[in-house]
Amino acid sequence: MLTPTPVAELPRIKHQPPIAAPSEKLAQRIATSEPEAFPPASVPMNFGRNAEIYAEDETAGYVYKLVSGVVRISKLLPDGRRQISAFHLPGDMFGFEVGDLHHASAEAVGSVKVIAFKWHSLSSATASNALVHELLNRTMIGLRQTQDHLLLLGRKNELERLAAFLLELAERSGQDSQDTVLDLAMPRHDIADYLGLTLETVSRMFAELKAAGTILLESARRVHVVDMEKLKAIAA
Amino acid sequence: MLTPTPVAELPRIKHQPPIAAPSEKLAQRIATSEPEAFPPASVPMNFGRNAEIYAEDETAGYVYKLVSGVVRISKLLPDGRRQISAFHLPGDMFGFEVGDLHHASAEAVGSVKVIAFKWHSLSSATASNALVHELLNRTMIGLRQTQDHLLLLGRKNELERLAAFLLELAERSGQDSQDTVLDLAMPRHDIADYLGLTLETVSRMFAELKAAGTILLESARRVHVVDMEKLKAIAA
DNA sequence: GCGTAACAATGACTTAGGTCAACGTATCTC
DNA sequence: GAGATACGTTGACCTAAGTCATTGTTACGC
Repeated sequence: MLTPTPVAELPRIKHQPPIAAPSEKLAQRIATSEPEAFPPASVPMNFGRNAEIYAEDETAGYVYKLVSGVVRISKLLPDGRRQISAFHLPGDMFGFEVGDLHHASAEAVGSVKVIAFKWHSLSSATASNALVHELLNRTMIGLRQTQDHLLLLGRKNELERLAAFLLELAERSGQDSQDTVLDLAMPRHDIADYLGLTLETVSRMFAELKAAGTILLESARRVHVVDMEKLKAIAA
Repeated sequence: MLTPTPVAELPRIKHQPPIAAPSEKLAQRIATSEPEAFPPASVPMNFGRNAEIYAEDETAGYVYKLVSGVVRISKLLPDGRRQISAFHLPGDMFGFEVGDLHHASAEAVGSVKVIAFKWHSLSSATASNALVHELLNRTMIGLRQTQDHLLLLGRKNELERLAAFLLELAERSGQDSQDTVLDLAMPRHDIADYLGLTLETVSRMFAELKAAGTILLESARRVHVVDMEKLKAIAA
């Protein structure tokens, strides 16, 4: 296993704009780390808050397995409107594409550790049968989640959206029972761009869930789910 | 190759409710057609307008290749709100799932011909390497399209949505050049449920595109794209 | 060819959610 | 510990899109 690349963990940039793009790119990092001595080349890497892991339309050459932290996948419209299509949690894999370009960008929400695997696309017979099976499975799960999210964006109202989001986090973190405490890794703005809302609306819906006795806000980032059944009922 | 099952092409039901569900199911149809004499069992089937090909939460045992017609994939909320996640055109495959249940329903928009393939899930080593590659590729393409659709539903306005929809149809039907004529297989209500709008809003946006000289409505279902560049510009 | 039913267009009005703005709070740097 | 900066909350107001209602259009079955 290689040493973590020093480039990452960004030089202590504290207050980067929401959508950062310093863009010292992956290819360079890997190039400087070691020659092609590893067939299923794997390189551990670190990223600081808001650091870009890859950009939309950038050449895709690696798949990533998330070790720790949270990663957001997003697309931008020319005028800056942003849609986050997924938040990835530890254990998730991301970054494989059907063509040779990334069609969305990936950024670290907070501090992130990943392992990058070299990826000769699907065309090459690189991939073992087992690996392809694994990827197919993960891709199908991702597709199902994304389709569920379409229903949320197309047909659910503001309150249902936030409830569904909290429920999703609870389920993915393993505990969707009473008295679950959720630590939100992301700011309101990211939640809004995931749910197709504005950050003000997200804030108001947090207040509404709190007022209804469904959740308790121990702090802005720490949510205590007091009534999981009610949350599920709201999420529709 | 087997004879088309007679059950389908529904008994001339003309004015079925939008979301039909007569529900004489696939399993029966296949069971009556022939024993398990074919390893990659393939069965041609026909469906009439609004006929259900499979339902949400139904056991998934087949993948379908669309021969002719248009198929809509959709999910419903308990109160009836509906989101269409995709329209499938001839050549598309659909119906493969990660678990053993369909997580969305598939219905024929108009008359539809498909070929159904028996599908022992991924778990069994049934699948040849080539088939799995093929499925992975198609699934990844589907995921990318679905992520693009998230951006549309989460961040685009009514006019941009309709423009993007027409553009998508134009591109998928091969001609995204000037003077393309599109034959819409689906009613306004389906377009609305695909775009996260109401049918009235869809109708108004058609009128707006017409008034702007971007399209011509030869009839409600026949759209002549007069200014493809303008359409692309609007679609954002 | 007439009647019926699905589909579509359009106007009047309402509202969910966005915009704009002010204020509050936590955290980091020096 | 003062200032700066990001993050969050809340209120007043506005508008994009939905709702409700009416009327027009098309196509099929008898």
